[in-house]
Order: sequence, then structure tokens, then C-alpha cells
Amino acid sequence: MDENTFTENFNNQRWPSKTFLCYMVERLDDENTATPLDEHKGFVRNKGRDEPGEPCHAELYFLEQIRSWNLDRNQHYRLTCFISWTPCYNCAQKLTTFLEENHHISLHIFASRIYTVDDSGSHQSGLRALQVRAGITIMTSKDFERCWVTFVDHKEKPFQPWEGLEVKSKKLCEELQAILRAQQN
DNA sequence: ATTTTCAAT
Repeated sequence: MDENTFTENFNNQRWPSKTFLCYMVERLDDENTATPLDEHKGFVRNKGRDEPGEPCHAELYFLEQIRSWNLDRNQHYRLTCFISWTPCYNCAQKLTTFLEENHHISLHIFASRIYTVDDSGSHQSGLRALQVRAGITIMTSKDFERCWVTFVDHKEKPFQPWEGLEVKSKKLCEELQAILRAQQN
């Protein structure tokens, strides 16, 4: 991913109308030692309404990727993804179902911002259901840096935090905590 | 005090 794509989409003070999702996979052995599977590292983006064909959220392309790997059900894998918006209700449901059917796969989602557009259900309830099967947290500067180091063509440049990163991240983190803690809806 | 959202005006 190039530098501008990262900045335009993951900067938590911007409001891009598209979504990028970076993913990586590790195999865990009996002692929980992680071995990165770099052949399955990459990123996807949504297909927008201004593009030909049916629009599609980034998460569905991500699921397509995972399925194509045919990960061994006798092993255990840890998937990590960095996504620029939290999953909508539908995508959260699809991810939840996938994880219920694939216990050999664990998923942790780091999200830059909270997507709050309601479609067929409330984004809050979608995220709460997802949290039962997956880890979901707001990206802190440490996470932005890891995403930068792992996925951006950074040309050896270190990650440069932007103005207000920490404050915004903290605020979003509190918002997400409130969503995940709520009892209904 | 603080919009904007995998768009649609």
C-alpha cells in the first residue's frame, strides 16, 4: 500500500468514503508461538457505487480471501486485520458466522474509526455480536505504527503520527467500549 | 461546540 493511501484512509481525523482492510495471518503452535504466513498478507478495499458491478464492502473480499486459503482445520491460526472503518451490521454478521463455523481461526480487528451508518440493523448490535467471536479494538498510535511498518511502502521512513491522533483514538476507544458494554439494541 | 461514514447531494 502506498503512503498516501494509508494516510488518506487510516488517518482517524479524516472521513473517506471508502474502506481499506489490511490482513495478516499467523499459525500458532501448541505453545502459542506465532509463525507469520507472509504469503497470506495483503489488503483489500471495497468496491464503491461509482464502480461497475455490484458494490461490495471490504470485509466480504476479506472473507473471500480467507476461504481461498483453505487453512488446515487441525491447526490454529491468528488473523489480524487493520480496517479503516468498523464493519457495518451485515459485515459484522457475516464475520461472526464465519468465525462460528471456523473455530481454528481467531480474528482480531483493529479499526481506525467507527462506522455508524445503519443499514439493515444497528451497527452497535452487529459489533456486539462480533465481539463474542473476535477481538475488536480502536487503533492506537502503536497499532497505526504496526500497520505502517507491515503494510505501507514506507521506504524506510518511520511512522509519523498526525496531529490529534492520540486524542481522537482515545475518544473513539471510549465510544467503542460504550457500544460493546451496552446491554441491548 | 465539533458535521462528514464501504455516498449522495
